[in-house]
Amino acid sequence: MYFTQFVLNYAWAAIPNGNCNNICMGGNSLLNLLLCDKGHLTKPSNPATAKAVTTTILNHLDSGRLRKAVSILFYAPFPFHFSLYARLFQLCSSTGSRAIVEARKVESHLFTFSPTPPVFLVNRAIEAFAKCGSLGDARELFEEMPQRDGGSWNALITACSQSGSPEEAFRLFVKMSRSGFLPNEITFASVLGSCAAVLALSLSRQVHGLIVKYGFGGNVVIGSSLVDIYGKCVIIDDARKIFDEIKNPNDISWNIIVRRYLEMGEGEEAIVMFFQMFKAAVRPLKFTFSNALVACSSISALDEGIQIHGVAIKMGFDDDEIVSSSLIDMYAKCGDLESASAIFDQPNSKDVISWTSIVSGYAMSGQTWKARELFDEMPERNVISWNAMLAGYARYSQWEEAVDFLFLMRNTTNNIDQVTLGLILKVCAGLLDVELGKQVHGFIYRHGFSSSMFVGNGLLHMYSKCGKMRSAKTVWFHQISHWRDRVSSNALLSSYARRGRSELAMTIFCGMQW
DNA sequence: TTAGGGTTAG
Repeated sequence: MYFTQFVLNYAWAAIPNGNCNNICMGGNSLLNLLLCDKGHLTKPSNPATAKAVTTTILNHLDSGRLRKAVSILFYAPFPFHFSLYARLFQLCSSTGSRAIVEARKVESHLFTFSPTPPVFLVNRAIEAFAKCGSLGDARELFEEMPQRDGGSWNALITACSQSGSPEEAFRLFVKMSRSGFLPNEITFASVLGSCAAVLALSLSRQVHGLIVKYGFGGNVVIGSSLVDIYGKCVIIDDARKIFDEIKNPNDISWNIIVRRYLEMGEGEEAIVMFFQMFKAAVRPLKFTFSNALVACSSISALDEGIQIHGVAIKMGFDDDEIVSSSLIDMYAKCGDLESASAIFDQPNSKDVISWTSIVSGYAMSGQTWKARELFDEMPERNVISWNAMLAGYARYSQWEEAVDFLFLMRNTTNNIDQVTLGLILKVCAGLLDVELGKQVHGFIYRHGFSSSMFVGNGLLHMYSKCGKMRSAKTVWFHQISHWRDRVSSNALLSSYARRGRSELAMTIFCGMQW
């Protein structure tokens, strides 16, 4: 006993910095080899010892000392109850832990003293490895399993789905069926997660058929996943139909449908669904509040925004950082700057996002002097804050202020993006300064911003406004030939129309997609 | 036991 303990301690101490990756891996680890030779020592000489060690481990776990608990288990030269291993696997992968080293130690100890552990416990190990971010360990363990059950397949499919390997999840799903295991709710939920990750609509439809065939259509998680996928694939009517078929949609289901309507640009429907949620007596999540408020901003629905604000106060959501930022932005975008400022002035409401919302609110409502006052007071700024101020000058054609601001920006920050460049082009167009515009074009080309739609449209607008139709056509036919939206078409069309080139304007007009 | 959504500002 003492000899084994000594050997173990010695072996462990020989690994620098506690790096046990090698010692803990697989059935041929150094630890396993050492312990296999001491087979007669694999039972505690005194049952009371095992009980005492288990109690010590549990005490450490209760106090949140996972590493210490695993360390004690690892050094103990006898097996423990399977439920302890299960708990340890779960804790190794719980939020905040992600303790891959500890998970490997637990696995090593388990296999050393129980060479054929129950399948459910190996499944837990696979899940733990995957949640710790090591899909390789999970895959290896799965491959080495002499026996598997449906849970083993589910564990690996989920592991692939959550580790960003959707294709592998699909392959395993097919292989699982061929191996004679029937998929259950868990399998379908994971496969649907993979479908959503790659927007695999055709595959989703096939999986949907199987879900109906196997009778899992009424499952709230699966129903919500289907709503999510169809919504993400821009088939909102199907998404809504499936949502309506869910018997008791929960907070997540409602959040998905509100979010999908918002993303589709159907702000009104998003708000309607938000209020319907209360009729169904489901408590919204803070994200659902935020989504509903963004929906109000998108369609300037101030009255509904005020109602949502009231509900947020009543339910205690107004203290939440994201909800209060969304409220400030909603009021600012709906033009009620007084209410936006009132929330902004409350303690703990002033982060860079709410600062930017309030600056943008004043800037875009024409009160650029007030916006600038606030901008100058900002304790912290980022590229979005700078753009918000510049966008205000550009919207109200304050070209001199815009140029001064650009000089200040150049001297203060190196952080610019495609929105900044689009706005600078707008300033060039406003000043009819095509030479400056060309310099900006060169910068865009050199720094790889050419593929941005915002920048492309900015170039088109700048050249058109400055009367350089040949350059505008070059942008139209080369730079933005793969995508053209209504903004691009409008830029060229209005320019041709202004110059009396009605036949060219008509060509653009007829080519527009309505 | 295992499964789904989300993150506010230009």
